[in-house]
Amino acid sequence: MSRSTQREDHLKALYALGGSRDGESDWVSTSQMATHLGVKPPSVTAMVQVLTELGWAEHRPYHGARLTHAGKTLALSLVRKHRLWETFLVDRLGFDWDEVHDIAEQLEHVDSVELVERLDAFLGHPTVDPHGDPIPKHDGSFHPRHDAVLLAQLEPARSCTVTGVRGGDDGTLSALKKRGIGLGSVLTDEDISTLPAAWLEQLWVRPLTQTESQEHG
Amino acid sequence: MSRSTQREDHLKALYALGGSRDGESDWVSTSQMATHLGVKPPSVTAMVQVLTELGWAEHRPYHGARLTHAGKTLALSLVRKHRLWETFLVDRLGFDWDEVHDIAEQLEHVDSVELVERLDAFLGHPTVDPHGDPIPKHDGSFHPRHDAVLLAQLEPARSCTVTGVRGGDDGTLSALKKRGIGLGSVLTDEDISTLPAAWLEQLWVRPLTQTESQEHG
DNA sequence: TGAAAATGTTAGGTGCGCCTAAACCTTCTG
DNA sequence: CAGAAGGTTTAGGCGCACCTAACATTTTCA
Repeated sequence: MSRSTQREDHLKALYALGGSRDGESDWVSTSQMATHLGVKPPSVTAMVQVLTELGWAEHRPYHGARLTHAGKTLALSLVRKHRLWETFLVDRLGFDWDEVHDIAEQLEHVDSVELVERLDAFLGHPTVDPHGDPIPKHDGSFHPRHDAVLLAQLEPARSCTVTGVRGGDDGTLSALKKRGIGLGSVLTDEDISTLPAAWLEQLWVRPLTQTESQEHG
Repeated sequence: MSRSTQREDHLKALYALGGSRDGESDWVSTSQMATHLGVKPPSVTAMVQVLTELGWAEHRPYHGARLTHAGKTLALSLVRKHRLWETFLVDRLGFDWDEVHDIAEQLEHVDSVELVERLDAFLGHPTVDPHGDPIPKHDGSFHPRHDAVLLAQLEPARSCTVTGVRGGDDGTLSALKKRGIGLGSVLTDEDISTLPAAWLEQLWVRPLTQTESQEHG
């Protein structure tokens, strides 16, 4: 792998853990990042210092790190690549949505702007990836996730349809698949009561309208 | 990049320089490999020793190295990946044939057997890549380059059509493109006499039949 | 055929990302 | 409000792929 792969992974971790608020990212602790990346805290400290020198992160010793504006832009371009590749793997190569994360992880480090833009065009400029996550555009802007709420925030006794999965580690994804849940699946309030509690914070859903509910009654 | 990328690059160099004869590969000198890979000879010596320990190459100190059977199988799978990706980049993403080498170089190191096989199917099990080079099958066997000879070996005063480019560094490829030569281009004997001599050993061609020659008269 | 030229290998050192162990802050609690 | 607990950083090392410089072998040709 190119020398910059590690930098990119740390940048992505910072983005993933620091929240994607519209304003500034949250501070992220060294050990959070270490766990996320599967390395030990001292390695993260060292890498964060490199990112700081590059102007991509700021570091308050003993408190944490967060992305600068430049860092966030870069992280978004990585997220974009990752999600475009996942879309390719699922839509064109026929992989299941729980199989693609590791492969996309490798593909996203391929360095070629031209490649990303051509891939995007080839896929028809998709706006969401196979997990329902929005794909950042070239300039870093998002198609926001409209109407969607986390399942935990859904008002009681309301049916809904699944529009995305947060985080999306392969374990959760294959568990979802085993229960027949995918993008577009309809969940009644009875269905919902049988789900593991952890999923309430992981599933993005859109409440069904009255009409839609009756169709699936 | 994964830790094995360098190993893979050395393996490929050994394959590329050691000839692809059906029997055994030729011995390749350390400095040849070093030049090919853009590193210094001592680095190659060290890497060749690693490959030897892995059972992929044999090394006669001061004389050179060559692939074992196992090493050749592995090298072929890398060549397969490289050529499938080049095919994807040109046929599906619309790159020109002289732009794809570097990108394919990165893509070929992505580690997933499933990915290669699905890509192969997606592309319709192609037998040659955009440069006209044959794509090894999963088991390492080739679709041989039938009827083709190097331009240098073509009998005099014979027209021909271009079926492949040997080596295929981007310099030669873009020079070819500038002269309007690509796969399927027809060359008359007058055309041929104006070509740089170096190309005589690089272009694979198929002699035209009497009938075909008249069409292009 | 035997020395000079060319090529290959060994020795020793560098940068990078990772580790463990030890020193260091911050925070929590009695 | 001190001292213990917990997370963070610094110190010191390791493996890997690379380098240069020095040494060894093979090849070339007077």
